[in-house]
Amino acid sequence: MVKRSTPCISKRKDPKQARANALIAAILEAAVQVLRTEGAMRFTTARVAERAGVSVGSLYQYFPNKAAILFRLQSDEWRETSERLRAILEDGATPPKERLRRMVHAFVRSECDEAQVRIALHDAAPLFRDAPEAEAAREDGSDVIQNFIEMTISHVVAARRAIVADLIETTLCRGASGFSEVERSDAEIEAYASAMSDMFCAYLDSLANDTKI
Amino acid sequence: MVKRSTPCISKRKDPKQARANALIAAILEAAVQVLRTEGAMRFTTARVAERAGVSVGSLYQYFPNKAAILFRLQSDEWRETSERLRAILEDGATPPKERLRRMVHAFVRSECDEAQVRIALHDAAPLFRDAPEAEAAREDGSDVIQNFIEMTISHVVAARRAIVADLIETTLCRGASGFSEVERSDAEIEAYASAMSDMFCAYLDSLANDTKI
DNA sequence: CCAAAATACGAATAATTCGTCAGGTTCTCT
DNA sequence: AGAGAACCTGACGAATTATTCGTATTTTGG
Repeated sequence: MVKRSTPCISKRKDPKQARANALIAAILEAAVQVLRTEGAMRFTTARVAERAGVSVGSLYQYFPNKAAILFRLQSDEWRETSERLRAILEDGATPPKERLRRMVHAFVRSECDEAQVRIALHDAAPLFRDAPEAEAAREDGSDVIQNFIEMTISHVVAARRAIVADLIETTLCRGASGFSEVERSDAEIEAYASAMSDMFCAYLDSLANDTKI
Repeated sequence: MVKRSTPCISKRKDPKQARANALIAAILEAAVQVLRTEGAMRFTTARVAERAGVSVGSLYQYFPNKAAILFRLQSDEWRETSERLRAILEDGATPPKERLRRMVHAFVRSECDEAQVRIALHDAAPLFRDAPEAEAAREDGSDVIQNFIEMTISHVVAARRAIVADLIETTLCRGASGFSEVERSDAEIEAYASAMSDMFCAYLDSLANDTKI
C-alpha cells in the first residue's frame, strides 16, 4: 500500500536496436536539460519525454520509474569523476602533495561545472538515494577518494588515518559542493581550490611533525 | 498558472488566544516528528495535522502553506545555532584559537544531534530556499560565522581574507553536514571535530608564516 | 516478402496532495 | 447573559503526477 523505498532502479529492457539506444540517449539528454532549466521539483517523466521528443510510454520501456533516470545521471557523473581522480592518482611520476593539489583542483572545478544540474540532482537525491544500487555506487566513489587519501597520508599513525581520511573526504566533497552553490568566476574557483589545497598540506605537515602516540 | 517560486512564507494570522499558541506549538512539534520518522518526501500537511491532533484547516490558519512550516523549523534551527556561536564568539576571555576550537566542536555536535530531522529538512529545502525570507535568514547566519572567522584570521592579509573565510565556512558547515549523514558515536564526533580544529589551526598558522605579498 | 520480435505511442487510470470554505464551537468582555 | 471575535473542523475541489496497457508502427531474420 505505502510506497516505502524505491524497490527497483535497475533496467527494464535491453535495447536491441539502434533507435532504442538513440531514444535512451535522447531521454538522458532531455533529463539533464529539464534538471538544468526547471529544477528538481519540476522534473517529471512527462516533461522529460516531451523535451526528448518521445512519448512517456517509450520512456517507461527502458526506465522502470522516474528515479531510475535520475540515478542513471548521478551514476554517470560519479563514474566520470572517479575516472578523472583515478587518472590523477595513478600518475606515479607526480609527488603525493602535487597529486593532492591536482585532485582538489579537479574536484572543485568539476563541481562548479554544470552546477545547476548538480544542485538539481542533489535535490532529487531522496528519490533514489535509499536504493541498494545507489548505496553501492556511492561506496565505490568513496573508495577511490579514500584510497587516494590513505596513500597520501601514509606517514600518519594508523589510529588517526581513518578519521583524517574522513575529514578530508567530507571537506573536499561537501565543501566543493557548497562552494559551487553560488555562481563563481574562474578566478574564484582557482583561488578556492588553492586555498583548500594549502589547508590540506598544512594539516598533513602538522601531522607529520606530531609525534604523539 | 505555473507555481514558480514560493510566493509567501510569512504568517497568515496572529494567535490571540492561548489555545492558538498551543496549536502552533503542537503543529511544529508534529512537523519535527513527521520529518524524523517519515522523511521529507512523506511530509504532508495532512500528516502533520493528524500527528498534531488538529485539523488541516487549523493548520492553514497560522501557516499560509506547507513551505512555511518547514521554513519555520529551519529558521528556528538557524537561530539556535547562531546564538550558540555568538555566545562562544563574545566570550572575550578565551583566546582566538580556543574559540575556534569551541566553535567547531559546537557546530559538529549540533549537526550530529537530531541528524534525521536535519537531513529531512535539508531534503525539503527546495520548497522554501528560494523565498526572500529564507535568503535573508541564510545571510544572517552566514554573517555570524564570517564575522567570527574574519576576527580570528585578522593576521591574514586582506586580499586573502575573504577566500579563507569562505573556505572555512563551507568546510565547517558542509563538512559537518556530510559527516552527520551517517550514524556516529560520541567518540567519532569528538575525534572529527578535533581533527577539523587541528586542520584549521594548522592552516591559519601556515598563513601567519606566509609573508608573500 | 512475411511473420515475429522489437519498438513506439498516448489516452486513460489511480493515487496523492495542497489548500479552501461554509458552518459550527469556544472564548472574551462588557 | 449574550454579542462578537477568535478559533476549529473536515469534507471537498482542483491540480498534478507516475505509470499502465491496448494498439500501431518499424525492424529483423529467414
